Amino acid sequence: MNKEQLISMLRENGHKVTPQRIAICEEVLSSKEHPTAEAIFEKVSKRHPAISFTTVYHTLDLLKKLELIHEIRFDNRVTRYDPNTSVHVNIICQKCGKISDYESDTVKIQWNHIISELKIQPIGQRLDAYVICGDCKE
Amino acid sequence: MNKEQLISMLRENGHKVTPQRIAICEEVLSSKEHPTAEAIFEKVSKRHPAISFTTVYHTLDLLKKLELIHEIRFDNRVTRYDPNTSVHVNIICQKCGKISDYESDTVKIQWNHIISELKIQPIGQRLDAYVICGDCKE
DNA sequence: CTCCGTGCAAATGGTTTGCATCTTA
DNA sequence: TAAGATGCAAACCATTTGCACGGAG
Repeated sequence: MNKEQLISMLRENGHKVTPQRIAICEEVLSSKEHPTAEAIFEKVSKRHPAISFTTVYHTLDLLKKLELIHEIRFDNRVTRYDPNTSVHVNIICQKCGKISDYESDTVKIQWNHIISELKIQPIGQRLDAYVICGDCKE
Repeated sequence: MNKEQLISMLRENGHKVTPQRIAICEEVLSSKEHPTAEAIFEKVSKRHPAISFTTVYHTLDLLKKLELIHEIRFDNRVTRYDPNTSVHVNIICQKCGKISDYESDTVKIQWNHIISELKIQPIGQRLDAYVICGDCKE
């Protein structure tokens, strides 16, 4: 996505175009390093010395809503502890946050295909599928 | 792992056996729900009302060192942002937090098998594989 | 001119640390 | 009795929120 496409997308969705916003979007959208908010802040600061973390976080929220980026972290920043290695899919409702597990031979077999292609031996995994659950669809 | 094995393992590694420690270990080692520290605290509190979060965290650290549990979270509690919104596997080092993407037709095909069995149409997904990367193994 | 965006400052909340007291071995 | 464990309170720190000012449309 180039600068013009980005600006169009923002305008179409009713968002204003500011220099900070453009700088942050360009930085994160072109990155291949899964940057942290701090890394983005550092990079963008060079051209916009007065920029704030608040704006970085607000802009990242915007990009999430436009589905241009994914946030990589666990639910509410808490750590989880895993005593078993069984493979399952977490089916997570994006509205109410309810999580149900789905475990089956198919899941294990398909996941094994993937990791054998990857040529790695993971010490754990997490498979999430995001949905809107039946209750929330109404 | 039963209670006797747990106690032996603790003693062999020079750790003392206390009621709180046993209760926390039993709780997390028997759990199938990837519990948070808070969930463990709540459960253990019922039998040990005076227990503290500090002890829960200390005991979880101990179990990590004994490699009886894995900690599931990203890089030192920071959030990372990923502009790659297509189906891919995040390969995440549990020591240094480095993340690399793996994207291939196999990944897409196997994941499609899984979600067609699930009979859901997810609005998004996340596939993580946790590893210790080459640099950190040394 | 109006509304949205920006950014300072303060709040939030999961996790960690300092330290005094208590327990295990 | 000594080394280690516990738990209160305070610190830590990435992220979020309240709010007043400023710039885009």
